[in-house]
Amino acid sequence: MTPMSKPVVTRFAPSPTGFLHIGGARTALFNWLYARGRGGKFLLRIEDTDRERSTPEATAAILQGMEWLGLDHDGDVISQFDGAARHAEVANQLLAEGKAYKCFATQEEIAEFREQAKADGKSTLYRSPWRDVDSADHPDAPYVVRIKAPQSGITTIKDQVQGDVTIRNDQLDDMILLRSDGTPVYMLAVVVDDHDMGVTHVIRGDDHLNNAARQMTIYEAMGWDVPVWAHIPLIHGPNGKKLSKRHGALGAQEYQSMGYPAAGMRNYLARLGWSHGDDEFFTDAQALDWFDFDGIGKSPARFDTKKLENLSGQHIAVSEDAALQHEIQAYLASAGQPALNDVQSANLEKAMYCLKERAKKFPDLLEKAEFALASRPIQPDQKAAKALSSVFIRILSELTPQLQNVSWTRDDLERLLNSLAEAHDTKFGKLAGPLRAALAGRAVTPSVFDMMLILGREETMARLADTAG
RNA sequence: GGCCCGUUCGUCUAUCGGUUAGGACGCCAGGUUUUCAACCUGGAAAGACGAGUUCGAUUCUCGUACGGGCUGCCA
Repeated sequence: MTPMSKPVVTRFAPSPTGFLHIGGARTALFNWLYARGRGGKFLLRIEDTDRERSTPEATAAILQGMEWLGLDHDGDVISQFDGAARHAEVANQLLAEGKAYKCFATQEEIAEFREQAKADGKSTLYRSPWRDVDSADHPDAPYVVRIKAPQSGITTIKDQVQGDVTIRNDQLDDMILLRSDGTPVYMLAVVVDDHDMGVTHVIRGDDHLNNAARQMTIYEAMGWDVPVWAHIPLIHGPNGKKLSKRHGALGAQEYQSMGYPAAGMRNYLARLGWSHGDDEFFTDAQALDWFDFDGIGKSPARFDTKKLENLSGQHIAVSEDAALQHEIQAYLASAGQPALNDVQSANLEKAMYCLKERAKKFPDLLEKAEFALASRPIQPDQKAAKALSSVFIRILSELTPQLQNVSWTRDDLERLLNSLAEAHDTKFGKLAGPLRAALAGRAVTPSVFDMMLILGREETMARLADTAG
């Protein structure tokens, strides 16, 4: 790429037949990173030419997933189906120029041929007998339009990830451009749309690698510039198999419902199949700056929840409190849980500093935030109740009046608790459990001093009094 | 079946002919500790296999095995 080359335009082109799964999300992310990192455009096109399987619900789910991940696109969402007339126009132009032809073979004939070829152990590549038939000899019957693919020579896909991939042209079939009902097929539509949209770099799953060779015949027939190809390896499930719904592939949004922050998800997804030296944890700005084709690996990667959690926790720790608040509310909504009310939000905000560094996901954070979210009287859960034996309750009730006059600082509170422990010939560590239980009703919380500081003198004393009965 | 692609610790990866094959997550042991998380120290853990090229291969070539993809009037 020279500085003079035209601006980068990438696109993400999912078909709306289901949710945005993790592999698609990563493809979208790579396209987004490549374009945005270079001041280019990132477009979104919905490949809805298959009317049978495309649904508006799926489109909505994809859009929502993109939004959650923060992958904003330029311009309107483009519907591939809307361009059907233009696609047909191109096919007809090719037909007029003799670069495509009408094929009258029926689907039954072709199916029969394939079955036979398979039985004979021969290539199932279909060669239409109509390729060179004069139009005067055409029957009055339904037909499909096929492109005249080259039958000799080679086609080389100069791929930025896979390197040069060469395919013998005699392996290429005369693919269908227009169905017998006149509607365009995907293979034609992608090429026309990518050209018309000015897409300069096609970054997509390597399941399209072979298709690229076939699509190149259309580019050549039309005399169009071929885009830069980058076919990235697919993501596999934990079992090493292709990601599928059956193998637990989840929609991007389910990760939101599980409480992962979008920034952590982006970091993890970017790191899956792409690397920049030994960098593991990075910001969007860094990813944007670093992302390039030479860092993309050639082999498929497996999804690893543990690593996602680790990265997720690191991102939560460095996030701004206000941003975390917003994301947590969105998480609750996506998980179908009640939103935090104003009081809870305010308390959460006060407690955020000591919560965000010890949570991997939002549910962990909220669990530890329970002391700030709950209101009196605190109901201890089973584990907390166990810590509240009568002997400790007695010590706590002894503590309560002493809290009245102590200065409400961490140092003084620590001093007070330590001397109280000493007076009972024990260590502060022994007191922490019951105190925690009384203040939070939970066994897992931030430091008891942080809780006391956040709760304040009055509330702390009230909760201890409640516990002492 | 045909064609295409891939193969480094359990997982994600670094290495662009010469390294005790590095890092991260996870795991194990120990430490710290106020629960959880975090943190500190240490540890186990990898070049699929077989040839070839080379003074020297994880790295280049070929073959085998295994995995994946495509082979639709799906995208």
